[in-house]
Amino acid sequence: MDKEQYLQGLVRKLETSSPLPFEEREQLLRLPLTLKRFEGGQDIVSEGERTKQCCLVSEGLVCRYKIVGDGQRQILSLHLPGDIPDIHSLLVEQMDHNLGTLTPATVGFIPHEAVKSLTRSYYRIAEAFWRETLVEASIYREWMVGIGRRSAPSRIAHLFCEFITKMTAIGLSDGVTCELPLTQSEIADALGLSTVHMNKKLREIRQAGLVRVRSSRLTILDWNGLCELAEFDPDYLHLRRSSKI
Amino acid sequence: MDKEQYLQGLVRKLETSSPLPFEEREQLLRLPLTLKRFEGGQDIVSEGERTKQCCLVSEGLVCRYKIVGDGQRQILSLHLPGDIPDIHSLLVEQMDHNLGTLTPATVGFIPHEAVKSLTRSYYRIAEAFWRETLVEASIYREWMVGIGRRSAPSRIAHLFCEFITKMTAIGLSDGVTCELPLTQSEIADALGLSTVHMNKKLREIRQAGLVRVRSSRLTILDWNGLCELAEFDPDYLHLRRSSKI
DNA sequence: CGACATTTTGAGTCAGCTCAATCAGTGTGG
DNA sequence: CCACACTGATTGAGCTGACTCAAAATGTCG
Repeated sequence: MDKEQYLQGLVRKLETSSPLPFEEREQLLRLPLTLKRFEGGQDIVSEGERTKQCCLVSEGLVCRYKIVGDGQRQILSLHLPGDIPDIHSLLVEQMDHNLGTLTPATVGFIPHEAVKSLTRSYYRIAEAFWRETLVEASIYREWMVGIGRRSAPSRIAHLFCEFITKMTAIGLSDGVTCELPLTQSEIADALGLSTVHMNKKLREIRQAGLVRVRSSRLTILDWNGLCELAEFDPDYLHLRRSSKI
Repeated sequence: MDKEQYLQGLVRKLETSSPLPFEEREQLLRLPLTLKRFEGGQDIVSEGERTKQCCLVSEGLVCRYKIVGDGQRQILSLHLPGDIPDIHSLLVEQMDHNLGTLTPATVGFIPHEAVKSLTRSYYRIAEAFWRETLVEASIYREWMVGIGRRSAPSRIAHLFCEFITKMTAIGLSDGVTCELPLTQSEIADALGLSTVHMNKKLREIRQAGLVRVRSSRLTILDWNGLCELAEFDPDYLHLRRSSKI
């Protein structure tokens, strides 16, 4: 409904590094946005597609994923409101992965020309979008380290730390508790684990008194302990200093 | 020595998607470049640093990596001549990982202002650099899928497929054989495996007649078999069509 | 109250790990 | 030319973290 509000989320994100001039912010807020509602578990864009628009997550939780030959899924990233997870489609012809919803979600579609016209007219806007994609790459690197070199409990803790930090940064958490609308299967697919193993290790983390996870809600009981287990250092998220918990 | 030749490699890469106008290409070829020679196994830039220049790999093999708490290393990407692996330092203040050489290497340093001045003056150059970082992100995603969801033999095969494809794209391989100046330890660190297991599975791949690996040289004996084992589909590299093997 | 998705638990298996040698290649100094 | 040192590759012997399969328990929601 309130398109400008959704674009505000985008602008806030783009201004993480430095504020934009009034005119450029206004131009962004005036981007054409076609809202569409999705169920949970639906694909927004599929591997192989060539799109002419990009999508702004407005409400809900969205993820990238790939399916390998034997049917296993790897979730590659999570996207919260304010993200444009397929901004890369501006410059790279073809989707090499899928983009889907994890919860019911509202997604706003913005034509490529509209964005391209802004990035070509205002280098600050181009740099802000570019920077966002660089931060995303930085998150990929951190996930790769986790999947490649950390134990299951450490990975789980790391996901919790990252998730609540990002939720806090966009005002959807107080830093202690937040919605966590992910099934254990989905978390496992993001961490490169099996669901069963994920469940067992999560129980240990719970029993160690680090977090409470109940009916789609995550509550941090021992932030320091969780960070230590996760080896979590939020630098890789490249947030504004004040956004850290 | 031949700075312009090194910059040619960069230009060729930037023109993967579409050729640049004469003037813009000339500007790129005139970028100031300070060459520096490194031994193998040296750090070029370290985690936490804030740099005022970015580095163009000119000769040799360079990698990104992180070290986790217990001392294990995860190699995050490999960079061949023509790459600017820390172009992100233009827009993201702080290095969140290390950049180091795997072989003796020549690296050219370019001041940030010089690059920024070009990207701000010519949107095509900005988009070409941006696109390169997007392709890199795409490679991260593919590696993440491998580490998270593929077996050790499949991951090893995938690395071979990717490496020779990239070497071929820059003219350092005929598509059948190329230098592979990586120790088994280093390959293991890139794939999230232990050195010992890597060695054993590599032997199986060799014995299956898929590749020959001897004294820093990789030779493909059965490209189709290797691709099948790896589930390798070069789309994620977003190369020019003609560059594919 | 069902019907369905999700979580939890147990049991057994296995891919990948660690530890510990050994072997091979390369370079160095005498 | 040989002894020695060093790095990297290879092999064997357990060990274990994570996996699969199967079933039961618990939520969730129309």
